[in-house]
Amino acid sequence: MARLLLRGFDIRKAYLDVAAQTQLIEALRPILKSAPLFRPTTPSGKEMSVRMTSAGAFGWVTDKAGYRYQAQHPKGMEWPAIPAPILEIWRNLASNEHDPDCCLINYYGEGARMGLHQDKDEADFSWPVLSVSLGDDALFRIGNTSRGGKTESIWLNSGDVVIMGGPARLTYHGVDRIRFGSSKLLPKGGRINLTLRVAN
DNA sequence: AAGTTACC
DNA sequence: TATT
Repeated sequence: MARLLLRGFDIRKAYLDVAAQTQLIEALRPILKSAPLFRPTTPSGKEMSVRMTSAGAFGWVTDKAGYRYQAQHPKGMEWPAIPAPILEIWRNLASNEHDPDCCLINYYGEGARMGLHQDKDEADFSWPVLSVSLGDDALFRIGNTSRGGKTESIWLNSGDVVIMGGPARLTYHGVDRIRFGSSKLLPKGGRINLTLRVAN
């Protein structure tokens, strides 16, 4: 598997071909129908520009009460199961022993961004976070395990799989910009980012 | 504080 | 690893 060295952190990277990307989009269609995208509000009361939903036993949510994983969509229903082709990516690239219990689905429309943050709402940081990029190019930024200091940016393209484990697991990271319309994978444009995690 | 802005 |  390819390796990226960013800010001194060793990050694994793989690529899904266009047929695999298309299969994932097809698998996501019923998920998005039964668990619609919503726009979360942070505890500080600000709306995020990214829209999101989840699949799996747990989904990540935020609202005025805080950040957490919970078993229900904000509208009250259970999250749909993680589709088999998505689980297969985890089993092939992250672990064949322990499946993820959360697939966070983030949709970046035109102008959507995500500020630098750590993924730290999970119970056990020894499992990696696996990210799949689908659709438009995204300028991904990574910093350090604490705020401040230099950062480094790379463009992520459709089909890219990035696995952040080990020392990279708790690095600050975010998305500064989407090159809206740069990919034809999603007819209406934008980027879907899947993040697979062991949340609980 | 997964908001903003942006490496200074 | 947290009533941030």
